[in-house]
Amino acid sequence: MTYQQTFEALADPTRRAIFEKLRSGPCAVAEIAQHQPVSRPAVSQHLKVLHSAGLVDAKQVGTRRYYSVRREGLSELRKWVDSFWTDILENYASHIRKQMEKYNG
Amino acid sequence: MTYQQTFEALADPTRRAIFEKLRSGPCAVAEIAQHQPVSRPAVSQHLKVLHSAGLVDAKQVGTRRYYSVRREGLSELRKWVDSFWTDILENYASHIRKQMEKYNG
DNA sequence: TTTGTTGGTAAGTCATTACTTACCGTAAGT
DNA sequence: ACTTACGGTAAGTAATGACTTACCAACAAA
Repeated sequence: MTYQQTFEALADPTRRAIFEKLRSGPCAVAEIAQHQPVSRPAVSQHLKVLHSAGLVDAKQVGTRRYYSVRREGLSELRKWVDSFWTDILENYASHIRKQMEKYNG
Repeated sequence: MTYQQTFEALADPTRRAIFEKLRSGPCAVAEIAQHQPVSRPAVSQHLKVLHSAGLVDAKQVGTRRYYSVRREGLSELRKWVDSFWTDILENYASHIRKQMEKYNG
């Protein structure tokens, strides 16, 4: 459940499509696979990757497994991007400041 | 400059390390390479990927090329994560609502 | 003009990975 | 008990990609 796993998980187009599908709510494997151009086992493998990255959770109901987005996983990614964003704004500001000093004394 | 390219770019650990290095400000290629366990050409290749993903910009000064984080690129990623996050919270809220209705009438 | 520094590109190699089919376990319906 | 639906795992393959060394172009200093 590191940033590494998060980005690797979301880097694959099929996997991100699956993740996007779960955006609208929990879904069983067979139904997810219906909307994808790959076989069901491939979808299972992708879900495994998403799961070990902490991005999805599964709930067994009968023979079905309902996968859903795991909020904590998404939150981690959000934190990384936000802290990066803050840093960049900060550094950009200080860069401008230096430029100003250069010309104003 | 699609989400695809963004995630692919950030999925590689070396490439993300380079990107993180640029978090603190612009930097020339040779200096970036010094802090990485790979060769300078490898760093060049990574920078090319980051650039075509719209995540970094370059500014030539003499023989040196100073790379820096491109705010718009980061902003795009931030938008994606935020919209996803909003959707998930929304879905979670409506799920709770349904649970309530189930028990309260 | 030559020499050194910086950095992008080319070509080749090795490892990773996304996919397939085949298979098996488990739960539900008849 | 038998059959059908669901879904995870195994094994093999083909493609992608991250790395290396060798090379070349551009600018700077001597």
